[in-house]
Amino acid sequence: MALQFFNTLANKKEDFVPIKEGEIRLYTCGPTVYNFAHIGNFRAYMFEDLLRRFLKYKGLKVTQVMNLTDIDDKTIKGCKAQGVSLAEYTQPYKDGFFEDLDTLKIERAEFYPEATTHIPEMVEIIKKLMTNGLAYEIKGNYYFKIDAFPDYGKLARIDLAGLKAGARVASDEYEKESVSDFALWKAWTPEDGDVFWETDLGKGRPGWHLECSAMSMKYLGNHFDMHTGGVDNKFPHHENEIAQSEGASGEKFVNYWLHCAHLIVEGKKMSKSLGNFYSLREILEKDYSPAAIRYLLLSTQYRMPLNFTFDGLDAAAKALRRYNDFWRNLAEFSGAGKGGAAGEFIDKAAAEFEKGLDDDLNISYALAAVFDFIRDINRLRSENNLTADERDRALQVLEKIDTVLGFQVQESSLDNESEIEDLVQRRTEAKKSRDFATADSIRDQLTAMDIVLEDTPQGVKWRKKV
RNA sequence: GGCGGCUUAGCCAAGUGGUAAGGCAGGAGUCUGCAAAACUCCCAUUCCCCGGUUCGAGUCCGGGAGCCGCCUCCA
Repeated sequence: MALQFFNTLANKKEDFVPIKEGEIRLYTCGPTVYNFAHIGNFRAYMFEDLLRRFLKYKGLKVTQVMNLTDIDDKTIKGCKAQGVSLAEYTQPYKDGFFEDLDTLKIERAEFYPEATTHIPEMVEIIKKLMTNGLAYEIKGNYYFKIDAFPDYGKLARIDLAGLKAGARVASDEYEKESVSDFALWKAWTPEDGDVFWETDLGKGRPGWHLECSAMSMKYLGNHFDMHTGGVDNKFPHHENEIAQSEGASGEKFVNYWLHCAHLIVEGKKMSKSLGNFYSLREILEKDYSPAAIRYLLLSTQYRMPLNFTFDGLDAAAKALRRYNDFWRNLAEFSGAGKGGAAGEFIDKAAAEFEKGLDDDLNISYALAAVFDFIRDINRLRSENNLTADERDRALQVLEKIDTVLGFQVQESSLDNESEIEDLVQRRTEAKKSRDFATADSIRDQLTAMDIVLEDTPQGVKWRKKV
């Protein structure tokens, strides 16, 4: 089956055809660095990670851009409150964002442009819009003239007439020609303090939406393949981006728009007042593993609302353990028996995994294929019907699948390894002399150290509890 | 109020009009000194509710309920 995505622009699933064969240019909306990102944000970044990894799995060369919004109302407010410069205020959150990406094993994009270092590019777009009759200036503020852009509303399917009829018109709106027009550039006001740029447009700062147009076109060209973000960005943010970009360049902006649904927590909307608003850091402090968080955020198809629960995290950790135990047990299996049955399961796993993700990243289907594979191969292993060659082929498929999932948990080396080895050895000796009381007490001791033992035909194995 | 999305077992979650994937939890076995891991079997006559279309509906249509999102500076 061909790779398909649900394109918001078309409002249906479409075959994915890249502009340039074998390559994809992708823009993913990034964080506003006024705080540490919360798990709802990471739902979106995780979806984009799955997208990126699967596109690479399919053999496409990916060029991904993710913006860092380091100038907006929230960052200005934040730096003023702390009495520091804008750059000083945002830097810890930029650093924190990249730390969090690493924690969740989210692959790095090719470019992370910052809004504050792309002001000239934004100014250029406004100048072009002025030239094209799509923007106007009032008292140093520049606005996009929506009436002059007939395509406005094509992404979000917004009926402008209806909007205007029902629009809440604030008292200060007299300044704009139309209430629907949005700001491209905001003239400096005293509230902005020392946050401003002196440009050909005057002294001020860019509006909400402009950075994404400027930075995407700079790194990906006027017309590129795909743009993603949360559903909340569909309107007005992405709609405005289209208007600005196409209005300035005269070319189609983006072919495929993908929007991921929101995350809810314990069945409720995540909000500070409900006390269920979590940053990634807060969840890690509760001793949940990054891998479990990754699994949970990844395991629901991106267009479905995701219910993030702590029970779900526990279940995710167990599913992940099964996945990793399978991998380790298979790698350690010496290969035995007739063989011959595994090939079918291996081929099926690879095909079904890809089939699921080809269908608009249906991760649930893909994961079902993976767990079917685990059970099928485990059965052959327990029946001694798996040759060394078949084992190696199964491992290869698993490795390929894990380039997309990123579920493999690397066992970190322990500093008390020799102590553990010593205890394991003493237990083995106690077992040999059938002194099970001693053997069991040593096992209890190891359990208390978070070490799990497995007695196998190949001898005793131990591992750190995940 | 307008527009859009969602509602499937105890929990999470797939599902192309043809008879309910997968994970977690739970129950019974096999293996084991006992465990652990693994394997086998069981675990939704039923898919929010009410109508309709159809030989056949979780899937299509109409109505209703609940939850979630968006509705343009600013709040």
